[in-house]
Amino acid sequence: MEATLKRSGLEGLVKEEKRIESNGDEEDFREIAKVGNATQAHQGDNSKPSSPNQKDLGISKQEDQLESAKAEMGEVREENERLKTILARIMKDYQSLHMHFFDIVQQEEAKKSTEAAPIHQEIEEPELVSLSLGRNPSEPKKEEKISNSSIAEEDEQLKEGLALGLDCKFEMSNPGATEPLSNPSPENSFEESKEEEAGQTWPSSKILKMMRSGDDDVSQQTPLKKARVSVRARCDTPTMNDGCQWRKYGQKIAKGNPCPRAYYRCTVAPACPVRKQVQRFAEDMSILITTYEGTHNHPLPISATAMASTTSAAASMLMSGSSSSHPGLGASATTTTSDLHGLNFSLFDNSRSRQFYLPNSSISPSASCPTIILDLTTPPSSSSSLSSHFNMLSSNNPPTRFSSTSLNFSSSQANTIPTSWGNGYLGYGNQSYNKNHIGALNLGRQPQEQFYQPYIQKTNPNASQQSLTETIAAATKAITSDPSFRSALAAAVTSIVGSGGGGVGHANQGGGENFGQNLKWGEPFPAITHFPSTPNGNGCGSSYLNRSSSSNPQQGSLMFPPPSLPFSTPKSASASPADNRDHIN
DNA sequence: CGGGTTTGACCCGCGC
DNA sequence: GCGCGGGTCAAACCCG
Repeated sequence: MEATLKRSGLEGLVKEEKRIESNGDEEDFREIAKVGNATQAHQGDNSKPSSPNQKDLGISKQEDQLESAKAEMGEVREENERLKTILARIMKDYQSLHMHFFDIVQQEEAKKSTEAAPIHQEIEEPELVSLSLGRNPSEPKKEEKISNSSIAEEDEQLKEGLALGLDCKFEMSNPGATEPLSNPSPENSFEESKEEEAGQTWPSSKILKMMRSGDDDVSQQTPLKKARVSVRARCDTPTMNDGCQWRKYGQKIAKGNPCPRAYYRCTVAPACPVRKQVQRFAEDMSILITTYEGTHNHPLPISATAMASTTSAAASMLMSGSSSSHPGLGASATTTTSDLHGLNFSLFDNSRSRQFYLPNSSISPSASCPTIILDLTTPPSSSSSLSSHFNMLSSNNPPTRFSSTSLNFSSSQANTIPTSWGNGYLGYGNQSYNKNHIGALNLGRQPQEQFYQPYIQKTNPNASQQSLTETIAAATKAITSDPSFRSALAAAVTSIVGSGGGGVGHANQGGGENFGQNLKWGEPFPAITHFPSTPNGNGCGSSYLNRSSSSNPQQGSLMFPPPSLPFSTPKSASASPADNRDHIN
């Protein structure tokens, strides 16, 4: 009887300890203490019944039992104490490892930025790779050797819930990405241009197909995780010009939307796996929904980098979250809001909501693909202030296998953007971006708006369009370049995905070879490759590319205002190789 | 004539 | 197993 009670108390304690090992939650620690006390309370109760009747019922027998019970209780008590001690030690270890982990991450960041700083040209400098969105497969291995060995152990322990690593597992759909050594990870990179210069030929689509279907276990482990980024924007023209060249390869009437969905393939490089789908929003035909899938495996036109960076950043966020998401987690919606550098960044965990941000599934990302939605339209209610809001809305759409995430870049300006991604946006990849750090993190801060708007409005009749791209660019940089933002973002993502967070930090640290596409959150998107711009007359921003070359005086005047943005971050100011390159070009 | 678009057919995954 | 729907293919067509 008493033994049973004690045993159950112990079992409970052990269970609690396991929970603590996984969560590191102090609350649980208290619970364990309670359990221990309860056990002791039981012990106290058990000692009571010995009094009244013992004379009549054979005292010696009773006393024997009493003694044995007391002895047992003493053992249990000792056991409890020991477990408590262990528990305390685990907690302590957890804390120290936690600290250690961040130290290491920060050191890596610092190292990266110092490595990146001296780079001036498109010389073949492997270290650059680390700064591209997708990282060079070879480079992460170096890091892994450094960080893995030191972190692997703690990662094991921190698997659950820590997940605050700044590295982000980036599992885009690029088939080549499944082959770690051959694919330098694509989005925007200059590493790509280097490789191209070096004469590397991109794998043909057939080879890629074979690679996709054939080899690696890695891709089989995550067979369905094709991150997609869906961008909504008001656009009168058939497609948004995002700077890339696309070829239409199909069109289909999708269910639930009278508007046909068009399928495009990137034609900048023959084997580029990137596709996009374009469809009008059923409920508001003026809204164009463009869904990007995959990552470019070739240098991007300057004008395309803004969009690519943004979508990549968004996708990486999504993947970082979804890769570690826990199916049944999040009993209630949670909101995490950060005001980082003035950027209003909110994370909503709508894991319970059924239909979120995919109304009518007007452009329905396939159920198996995690999709992030960048909403550049303005909800009626939020257009009142100057400040832009950059909201990341994350939800686990029950019908979809993966979470769907929405980035809401809605702003008063975005509201009016009718057309273009790129009108006058030459500066992003060229000079303005570098010099002025347009991707200011103060996306939601009024000073920035005040700073930009007058200029933009003076120089560009389509100021609002420009602000859209700025919004995107700013969001991108916000996502990718600011350490504190990253941390908060990681924390927020972690809060969303809960205990399944091994994916963010751990997956990358340990699995850099997985796809060769791991993303360093902290690294600015280099993305700026001076690929010969081919005017893409079609779509919303027909002059996007032309302007980027500054060939047009008027367009040239569209350059963003001279330096001295008060809100540029040191990191973005110096660490980006793209910046350096652009200074030269 | 070359490159892009259109469009019907086909393939494949998924749900019933 | 079957039907449905999304996605892709490829021949025909269009356009500069």
